[in-house]
Amino acid sequence: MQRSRKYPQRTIPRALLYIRILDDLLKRGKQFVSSGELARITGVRDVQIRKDISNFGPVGKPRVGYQIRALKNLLEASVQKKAVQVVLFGMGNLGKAIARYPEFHTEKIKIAAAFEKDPRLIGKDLNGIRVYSLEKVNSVVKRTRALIGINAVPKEAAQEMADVMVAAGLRGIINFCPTPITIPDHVAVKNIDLTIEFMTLLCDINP
Amino acid sequence: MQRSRKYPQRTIPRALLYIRILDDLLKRGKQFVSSGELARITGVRDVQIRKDISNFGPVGKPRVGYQIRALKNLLEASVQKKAVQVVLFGMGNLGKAIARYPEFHTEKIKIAAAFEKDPRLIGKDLNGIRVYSLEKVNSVVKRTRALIGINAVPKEAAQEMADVMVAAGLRGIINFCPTPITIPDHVAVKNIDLTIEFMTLLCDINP
DNA sequence: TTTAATTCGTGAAGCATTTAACGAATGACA
DNA sequence: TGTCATTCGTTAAATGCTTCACGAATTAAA
Repeated sequence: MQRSRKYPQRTIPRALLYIRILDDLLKRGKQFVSSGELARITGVRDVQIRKDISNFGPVGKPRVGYQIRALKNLLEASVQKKAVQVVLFGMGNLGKAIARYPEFHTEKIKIAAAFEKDPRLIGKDLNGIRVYSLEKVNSVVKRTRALIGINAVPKEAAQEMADVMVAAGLRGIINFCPTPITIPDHVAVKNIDLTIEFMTLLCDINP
Repeated sequence: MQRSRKYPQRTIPRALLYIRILDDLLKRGKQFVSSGELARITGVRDVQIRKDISNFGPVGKPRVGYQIRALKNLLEASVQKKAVQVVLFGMGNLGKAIARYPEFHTEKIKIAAAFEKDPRLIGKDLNGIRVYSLEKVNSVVKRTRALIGINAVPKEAAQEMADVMVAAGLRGIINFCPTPITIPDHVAVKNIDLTIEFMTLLCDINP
C-alpha cells in the first residue's frame, strides 16, 4: 500500500510516542516541557524531536519549551485519527492475550468482535468481546464498521484469513503470523514477527 | 546501544525473513529460486533481494537463481546466531501467551525461565517453563546463561523490571510495555509497542 | 535597560537505504 | 555451435532520514 504522505514516515510513530509522554506529563500536572526533557524521557535526540514537531506547526516558545496541552492537541490533530474499530481473528493463546490487552479497550482503539473456527469458542464472550463463526465476518464487519483486522491465527491459516479480511472490506491488517501474506495494494499490512525481532536483537548484541 | 555493523541494519531482518522462506521452499522439495520468485513471496523488490544477498557473498547463478540450500546456509552463517536462552518477566495474559508461543520453544530460541511477583504463580510450570520469584533472577540468569529478557509486566513496573534485567547482566531486552525504558548503553532494547503499531497502520490507511 | 543564557526552528550537510541501469554469466534451444 | 532470453551482481543515481550549525526569540538577571 502506497500512502500519499503528509509527513515523513518515521516521524509518525515518534509523534505517537510523544503524545503518550505528553499525556503522562499532563496527568502529573506539568505545563511546559522542552525538547531536551522529552529527549531524556524518550531516548530520541532533541534535534530530532524539534524537527518532528516542526512538521506539524510552530508551537514551541524559545527559552520555555512547549506548552504540553497545546503540543499534545497539535500532534493528536495531525496524527491521531479518530477511534477505530478492530476485529480479531483467532482466539488461541495469542488472540486471548490480545483480547485482554487493556490498550485495546480504550476510546481510541476498540476490539469490536472476534472470529474463530473452533466451534467450542463460538458464542462465548471474552472481556466483552463476542466470538463469532467465520461465516459472520462480512456482516459483523459491516455492522461494526471495523477498519482493521488482527491476524492471530496459526500460521497455516494466515493467507486464508488475510483473504477473508480483504473480502470483508477491511482496510488494514496487523499480521502476527510468522508468514508473509499477499494482499491487494489498497490494503495496508503491518507484520509483527516476534521471531525476527528476536533474532535482530540478537544481532545487535552479538556483533 | 551502538553496534559495530557488518551489514546494513535493515537487511538483517529481511535476511531473517529470507531464511524462513527458503526453509519453507526446501521442505517443499524445491532446489532453486530466483530473486523474482522471492520477491513475489516476500513482497520485497527483486533488486533489493539481490542487493541484500550480495552483502553476504556471491552465491547466485545467472539464469538459474540461487541454490536454496546454499543460500540458506550462507544467510544463516551471517545473520543467524547460535541458540539463545531467554527469560520472561511477567506471567500475566501477555506473558502466558508468549510462554505458549511455539516459536519460542525452538532450537534457536528457548525460554529458559520466567519471573513473576504474584506468589500464587511461583513454582508453577507453564509449557515447560518454570516460574520463579524475582529474588531468583540473578542466580537463574547465571545458571541458564540467558542473554535476553522479555519485559511483559504491567507498564507501571516496566522501568523497575528493566533495572532488574540490567543488574542481572542481560544484554538485550524485548520490551512489550507501552513505556520507554532507560537503560545503559551496553544493553540493547527492542520496543514492541502495539498501540503505536496500530495507530501507525491507521495513518497508512487514512492519509 | 542591557547582557547573557536558553531553547526553538530551519536550511544545509551528512548518512543510509533504495532504486535504477547495465554488463556479464549462464543455460536453453535452434 | 551460435544466438537469445534470463538472471545475477555492481556501480551510480535518487530518495529519505538524521544530524549539524546557527540565527531568532525569549526570559532571567545584572
